[in-house]
Amino acid sequence: MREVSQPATEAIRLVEVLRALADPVRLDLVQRLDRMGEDYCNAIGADIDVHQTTLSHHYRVLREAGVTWTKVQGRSRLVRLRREDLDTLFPGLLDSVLAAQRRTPEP
Amino acid sequence: MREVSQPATEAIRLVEVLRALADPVRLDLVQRLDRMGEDYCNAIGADIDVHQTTLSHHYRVLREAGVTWTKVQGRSRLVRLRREDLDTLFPGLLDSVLAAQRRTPEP
DNA sequence: GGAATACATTGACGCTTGTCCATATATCCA
DNA sequence: TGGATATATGGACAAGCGTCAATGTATTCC
Repeated sequence: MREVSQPATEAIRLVEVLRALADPVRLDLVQRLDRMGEDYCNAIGADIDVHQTTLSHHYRVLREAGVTWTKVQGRSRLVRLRREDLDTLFPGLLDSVLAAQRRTPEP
Repeated sequence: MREVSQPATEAIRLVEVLRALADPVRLDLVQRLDRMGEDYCNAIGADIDVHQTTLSHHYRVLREAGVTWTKVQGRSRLVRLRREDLDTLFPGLLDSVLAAQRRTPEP
């Protein structure tokens, strides 16, 4: 697969973004992406205790909801948060979620 | 049923709140609750096109996630957003969600 | 007391989700 | 070319969700 399907900015829906964020593993991934900036799937989810294919599934959910942007780079995928798009469409949402999660870490 | 089960402030989890918000009907209800303040279930969801029992289910999800507070008043339920709790635990989250939804209304 | 009101609960349904396993695809490297 | 690397896809499964219909429960009013 050479191209990855990710929604245009105008096609990003609030409900889908919330649904994408409403999962502990994906919330964790988003937190890591925020801290690490653009990075490879492999590096980001290295020590998360789920199967590789499950992580791949979660990456897809985040991407298709418009939370992340994925660029194919050789045999890897560079993933980053769509900060600009999200901040434009839903100002303060991502920041408040990230801050909230930092303040109340999951067990 | 005389008492309604709703989580203590410390028991409110971000993931559960996000999950509760990640549904168009519930997002609509939250928006209405924000505009109308405390009100009866009946008044809030009057013109939403779902069955009464379905609305009741959505009210439960919101309540159990800690998004709303319900007080039994006679044969009615007074429902309101747990603004103070949510703003303390997750500053800016509710406001950004409400603002985002106002800016990008669902069809 | 009995009817009406305002919700909640239960059960059923079709659909979606998170997870894993096995396998596939694409790229890089020796 | 052929193996190793990085990630995706498809299938399977149990669990959960949103919805409705029927019924239950608690309260108010006549």
